[in-house]
Amino acid sequence: MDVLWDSEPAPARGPRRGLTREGIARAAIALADAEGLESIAMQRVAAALGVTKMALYRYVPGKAELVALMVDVGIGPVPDIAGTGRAALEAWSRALHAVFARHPWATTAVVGPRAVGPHELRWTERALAALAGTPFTGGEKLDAVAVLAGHVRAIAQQGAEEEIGQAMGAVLAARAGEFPEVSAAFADPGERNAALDFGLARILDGIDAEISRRS
Amino acid sequence: MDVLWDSEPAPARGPRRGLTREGIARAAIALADAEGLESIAMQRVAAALGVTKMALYRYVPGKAELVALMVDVGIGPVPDIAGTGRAALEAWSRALHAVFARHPWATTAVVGPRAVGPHELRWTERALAALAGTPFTGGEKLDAVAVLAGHVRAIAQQGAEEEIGQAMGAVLAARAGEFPEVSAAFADPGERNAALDFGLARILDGIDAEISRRS
DNA sequence: CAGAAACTGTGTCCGCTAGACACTGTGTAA
DNA sequence: TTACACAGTGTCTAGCGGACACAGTTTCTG
Repeated sequence: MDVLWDSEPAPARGPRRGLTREGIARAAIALADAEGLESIAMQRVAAALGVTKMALYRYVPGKAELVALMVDVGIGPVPDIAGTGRAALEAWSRALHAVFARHPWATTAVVGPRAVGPHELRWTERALAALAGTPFTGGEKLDAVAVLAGHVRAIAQQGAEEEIGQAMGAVLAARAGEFPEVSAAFADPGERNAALDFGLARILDGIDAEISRRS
Repeated sequence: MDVLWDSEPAPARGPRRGLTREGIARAAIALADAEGLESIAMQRVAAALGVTKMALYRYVPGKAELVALMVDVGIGPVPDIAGTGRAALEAWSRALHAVFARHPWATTAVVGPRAVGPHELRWTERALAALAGTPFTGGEKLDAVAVLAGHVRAIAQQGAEEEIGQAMGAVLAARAGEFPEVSAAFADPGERNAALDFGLARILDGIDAEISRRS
């Protein structure tokens, strides 16, 4: 995935380049924000930029790399977060959630084998820095960040799918007897939109508990 | 997604049906186990069954429904787990991890808007039952299950991508100065393959902590 | 017992996709 | 001035999901 890390090449001879990688990524992001990830086709991205699709292949080796670029540009620079410890981890998680809320397609674009770009790696760097001073090994710190990021991603995604809860409601209504716990859980929602907070609090509690246990 | 919940229709008149939904799903699962989710094409699944692709449309409305069916058949019946509480939740999570280990493609097939099948709902039912007696609201129980399932999925997926850690190693080697925490974390892995255990322990710790806090 | 009706699996077709490749025109370096 | 390197275009292929008409098979009905 050189496209994520190498700087834009400037041609020594020949016509000037009319596009930039970032411009292409931003056009694709705008398209995905409006119509979802499945609407991303080289044809459509190129049309949005006023060129033919084959022109894009001068900037990006293929569609997979374009999506990887979209993810890294869409995630954007890591936000300013103060200090370390629980508060910093929570702020980091909420900032990540805001990114996913802005770009819902990203929740599905970050799954599967893929390359990590500079923005994303700086986010990771920042989260690991918030864990400095804890008694965790490097692997454990990475695991802790993965748990937080995974939770945020899962919640952001489920927020974009609230309607499937209703679809499941129809199934459940006819089979409440077979699924008593699920039916009861849906009938007793508690506070609305608290899924992010709840999971975040439990994970951070668990991290804190282990830190004090080891010291 | 009637295909997941309705029973197989038996034709009153006409030729006997040569296939079954489950047979189709199992053929597709075998293909995906061997070659990944992106190798699933109606053409290839049909070829594996010795029919033309259009024959499949007599059993399944389209590819999305076939994948949903693959997921539900692949997840399979919920395992026997004893009791409630932390031990039951941990056993449930490990059983789910075993499923994902058996069918790596499922980790990417369960993301995005999709329907939930009977097997999957019975897994959810079982996990919620393990949370019976806790002071959590129904919504919170669902959140807790989502956190556990999300973690298991994320870890199973990362296990299938161990090679990208090496690819990232090349990037990091050239930029260790820019990413000191990430470099340090990768240089100090700690126990191998402990990611599942670590996150699971932290989440379950966090759940326990909240239960005792409320009582 | 004949014929209609319903159904399965096939063949053909369409629009769309990612991408390979040859080509034209442009700008710079020799 | 000429040759080279590069940008963007047009054309082509293989493969995809899926609509639709059709032939063959089985069963119910007149």
